[in-house]
Formats: sequence, structure tokens, C-alpha cells
Amino acid sequence: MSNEDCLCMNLRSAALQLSRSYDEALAPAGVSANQFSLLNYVRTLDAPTVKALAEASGLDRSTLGRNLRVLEKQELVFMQAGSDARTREVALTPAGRQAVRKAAPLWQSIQDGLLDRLGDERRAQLKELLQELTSAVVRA
Amino acid sequence: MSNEDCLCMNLRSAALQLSRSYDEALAPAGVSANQFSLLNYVRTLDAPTVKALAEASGLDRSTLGRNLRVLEKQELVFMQAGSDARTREVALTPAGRQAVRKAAPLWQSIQDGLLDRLGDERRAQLKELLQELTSAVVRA
DNA sequence: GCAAGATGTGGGTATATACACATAAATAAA
DNA sequence: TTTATTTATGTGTATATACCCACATCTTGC
Repeated sequence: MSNEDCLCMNLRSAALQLSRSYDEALAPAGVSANQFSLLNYVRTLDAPTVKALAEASGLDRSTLGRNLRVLEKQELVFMQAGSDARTREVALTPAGRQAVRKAAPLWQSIQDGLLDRLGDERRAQLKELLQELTSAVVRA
Repeated sequence: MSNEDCLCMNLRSAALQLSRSYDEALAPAGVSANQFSLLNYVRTLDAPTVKALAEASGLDRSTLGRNLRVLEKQELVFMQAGSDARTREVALTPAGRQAVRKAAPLWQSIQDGLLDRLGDERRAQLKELLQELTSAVVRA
């Protein structure tokens, strides 16, 4: 066994390195790549619950709850009880919308740099390969 | 901005999903994919220091120190001062070697399943794409 | 309408990750 | 040789992630 051959560690390592770069690029907006992504899910979906966000992002519900708590503490999102009293619906605060506006061009910039480097064809290849790997592995 | 387009989140999500599968596959050996990888670095390198392991894996030194502490607590690795008294050299315990032996075929099995699905060509594509992305992004 | 099961969420615990700072030890400079 | 600098590591703090379990609420069967 060689670590360089492991598909899992290959992906894991690449994801961490890319995350560091995106985090650095988004730092002036005060959010990490992960937080920016979550803010965008909240913005895009309609008053999503914790569960809806977990499903959209493919993360565990408890993870989402904790990630949301961080954004809540920074007053980028707020939560209120839904019509179903078990659920909590999430929405952006004005500061949250502002953070998204500030981060969006920073994200676009680093994203475009990578897309230019890859080109359309290889970008499509990458998407296809990641989908193949994850669909090979979905849990029942 | 759409989360489905973000290269960083695409990779991050795929890495997490793959990690869950590898973790599940390796569970009978009592180690996670991440731990198995680290044990293999310890095994392959010659009495590596924390720094050497950090460089090999591309992780932060403090992360490595903490990951090693978990393996040390489970008595899969042990650490001793090197000739340079600042360093600590890491090596596998007998239980650590046993864990690697037990995990190796489990890893091989899930890895082969994915490789079969991908085929040689797309496997090479993936490796190339990940290297392109990470080399586009290496820190000074 | 009430009991039984299903569902959404939080909390406990553990691992993983990284940055900033502190400390000890080795090396270089004076 | 004494001092300054570099280097290896650990610690504090914060976020991210996931499993299991508890609890409250909703839904269904009767």
C-alpha cells in the first residue's frame, strides 16, 4: 500500500489544499470557503431547515447544526421556529447578505483562475470523475 | 455563485463521502482511513519526525502532533527523542504493525472496487487533475 | 383520542484541521 | 563564548466533522 495511490487520501489532500487557498482568498470578507458555501445554501434555498441544509450539502445534521451556530454567533444567520415546531428555519441577516456580497467576487476570482487553468474540457472531466467516485459509494 | 460549481466544495464534498466509505471499510481493523494513511507514512519513512510526517502528508505540524497523539494513546505508535533533542521520532508498535496488516486487504478491496469502476485511463486523468489543481495553488 | 412509531434537533464525545503563540534546543553571528 | 537567530515541537483556541443517544414533536393505527 502506498499513500500516493489511495484515491481517498488523494482527494482528501487536494480538498484540504484547495480549501486553504479559498479560505485565504475569502479572508477579507471574514468568512471561510465552508462558511461561504453554507451562507449560499441558506440564501438559495427557501427558509431551509437544518435537515434541508444537511441534505443539500451532504453533511451530517449535527455537523450542520454546529456550523450554523458559528454563523449565528457572528450574526450572519438567524434561526426561528418553523410551522413544524420541531424544525428551525434559517435565514440570512443583513450582515450575512453583506458578507455574501463581499465574498462573491473574491470567490469568483480564485474560481476563475482555476477554471482558466483547467479549461472547459478538464473541468467537465473533473466533475464527471467526482460524480463517478461518489455515486460508486453512496450509502443505502 | 452556485455551490455546485465551486471546485473547492466539489472536492471537499467528494473527499468527505469517500472518507466515510473508506472509514467504514477499515472499521473492522479499528482504524480510520486517515489513521491508516498516517500509520503507513510512519511505516514507510525511516523513524520520521513530526515535521517529516507533516511534510509528507501536506498537513500542518500541529495537526500531525495531535493525530499522532491519538495513535499513541491507542498504542499503535510510540515516540522517542531523536539525536536532535528537539525532535521526536515516531515508530509503529507491534499492535500498530498488526493494525496495518489487518487494514491493508480491506483498503485494497475498496480501492480496487473504485479502480475497476474508473479504469486506468480515468484514474490517470483524476491524478493529473488533482495535481494540476493543487500545483496551481501551492503556497510560497 | 390515545398510544406507538417516525422525525427533527440538540448535546456528549471523539477525531481532524489550522493558525498564532510559547518554549526549548540547535546553529550562526558577534 | 556569549548572543542572536533559526528550527522542532507543543499549547491555546476555534472550526469542521460524525457517531450515538436523548428529547420533543409530529403522524399513524387503532
